[in-house]
Amino acid sequence: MQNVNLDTLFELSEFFRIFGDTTRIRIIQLLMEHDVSVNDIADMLGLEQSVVSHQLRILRTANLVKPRREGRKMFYALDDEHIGEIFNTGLTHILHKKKGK
Amino acid sequence: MQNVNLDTLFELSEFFRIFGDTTRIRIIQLLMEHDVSVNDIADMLGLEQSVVSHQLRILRTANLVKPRREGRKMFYALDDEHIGEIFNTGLTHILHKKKGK
DNA sequence: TCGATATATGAACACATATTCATATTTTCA
DNA sequence: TGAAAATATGAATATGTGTTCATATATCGA
Repeated sequence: MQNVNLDTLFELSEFFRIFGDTTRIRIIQLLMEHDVSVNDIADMLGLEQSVVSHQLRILRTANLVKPRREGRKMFYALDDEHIGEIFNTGLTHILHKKKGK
Repeated sequence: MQNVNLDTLFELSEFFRIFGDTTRIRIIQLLMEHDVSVNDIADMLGLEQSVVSHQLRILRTANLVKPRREGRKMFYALDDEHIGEIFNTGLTHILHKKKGK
């Protein structure tokens, strides 16, 4: 097994916590396709711009997404391939469970 | 991409939320090795029995663990291999990030 | 520079949730 | 059956967190 101390387990739970919100997981799924600007995220998900900005800050702080300025727009993208990979691993589990019923 | 509607995304976030707590992730890690009884979990993690029972209920309700009675002891085990897989995928990400610093 | 557009931020509020403490429930064994 | 051991549960409390609303900041074009 890999080296896991209490500190690492805490970070791990913090990391998973970020995925544990509907708004954030919807944003993550959207960004799996391609970069999207803040207002476009809000429009596509039917959310207020403020909600999106607040959640993007949480995602940014956790290094799950990274911003890129283009004129007065801000485009957000997933930070690395791991994010989508974890999303898909979880999704596979969910769909597998659903099938089982 | 796989079929994902709003409902599935909600379930997915709920699923990840379970991993998003230090106590629960510690229990999960413990159960990755082998089944453990409630009091043993409490002892090994230095937690109160009540805390462990409460969190086990959450894990049980979310189908992440399953109980097995043996005498007056209850042994808990991970529900399927996916749980450990997701744990490891997340852990790999964390350790990778740490290395990068 | 001024107005418009795009995004970020702060405070307030409502709600969810983890822990604690006390106690109930279940099972075993004498 | 009654006591002890193992686990579960409920209420209370404190803390965390997502959304809302208002407003600040930043950038571009006229």
